[in-house]
Amino acid sequence: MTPAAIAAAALALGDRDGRQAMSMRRIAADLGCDPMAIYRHFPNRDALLDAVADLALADVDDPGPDSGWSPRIATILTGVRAAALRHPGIAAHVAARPPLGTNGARLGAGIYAALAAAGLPPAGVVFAAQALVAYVAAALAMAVEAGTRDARWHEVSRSMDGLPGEVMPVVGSDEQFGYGLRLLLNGIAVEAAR
Amino acid sequence: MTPAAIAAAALALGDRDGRQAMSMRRIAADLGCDPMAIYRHFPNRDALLDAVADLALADVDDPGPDSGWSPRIATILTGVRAAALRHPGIAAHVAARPPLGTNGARLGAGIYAALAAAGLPPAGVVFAAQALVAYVAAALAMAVEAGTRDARWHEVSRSMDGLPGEVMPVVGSDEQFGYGLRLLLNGIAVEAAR
DNA sequence: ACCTGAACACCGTTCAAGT
DNA sequence: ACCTGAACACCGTTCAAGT
Repeated sequence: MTPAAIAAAALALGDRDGRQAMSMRRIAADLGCDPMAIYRHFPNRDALLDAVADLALADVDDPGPDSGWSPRIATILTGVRAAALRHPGIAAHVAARPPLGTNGARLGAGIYAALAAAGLPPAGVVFAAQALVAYVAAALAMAVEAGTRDARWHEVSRSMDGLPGEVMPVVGSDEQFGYGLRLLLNGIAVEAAR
Repeated sequence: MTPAAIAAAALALGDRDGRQAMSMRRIAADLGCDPMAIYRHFPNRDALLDAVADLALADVDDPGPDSGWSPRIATILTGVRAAALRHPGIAAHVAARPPLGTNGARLGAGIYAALAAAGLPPAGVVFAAQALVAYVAAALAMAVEAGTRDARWHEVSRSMDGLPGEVMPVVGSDEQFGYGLRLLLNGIAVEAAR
């Protein structure tokens, strides 16, 4: 029983039974051990979920510098969102707490490098990276709760006199995600050109 | 005992005792009533917190169309963030579930109008508005948990060979928020000009 | 019919008691 | 010294029992 084995079992459990299965008690029951046994390998629940989240990002690819800074960022962040959504047990945690373990740091390094390649100064790299991560986190949270939130947004749209009319806002959709990401990448290009 | 009175009392309680005071049991204790009494006015906890969140946005101002679309959006969203941070009990809920009550709809209408004035087509207005709301939500969540997350980000920065070096990323700061908002507004301007 | 509060089905984590 | 599981201090919500 190692930290990695616990995290892998928890990830599989979450894939099977969803996010409400990710309690210390249910993970322990799945492992066939006492809940307290987990605390010998992780200081608390958040630390365990951080490890599970980082595991979920293992197969996200960084295309590297050859693909150009903007497609590189788009590929990484689209990959993070897709990977999180492939693992329903941990997606909400990825959204609430961007993983900064081994894989998170690897992908973060790719984003930093791409932003530097775009021409941003060091402070801009840090700010832009955090803005990108913030946006992905929120878009992911919306995708996780999609359906629930649709109705509320729909009402707001309807309350706007005349404006979008028949436009159906699909909160958390792939299209919605891509649009916002493009806005940020456009904005970064403007910032870098100054 | 009306829904509005319950929401106002809960907001005041949260201002005083923080977010962990926002449980049905503690709100009821503060009101001097049985926890179940609240359920006669709200179907569940989320509905109550939605009402509290909307109350917290009551004094956020929409400068209206005369100020130009970009400053108008910046003023509204900066105001939403500031208002949420002024109410520590409910800020996390605003971040997790953008309020779409009376005040949320009023401010949402301002954003929609501003985006239409910028020249976006109806579908673009809806997408851009959701991207803006997503960004504010995530930036707000980071501000709420500021301090906790700083250390992790700092480590990531340090792990990037050579890059930012002495740049200290302050997660959730006003400056960080403003930078990301500017990226989005820049991106919207690019999109509208197409 | 209305309303209360006991009870249900959980939590994360502490800590004392056992080995 | 190590490890377990009972216990603590909570949750949101249901529901039966009282008025």
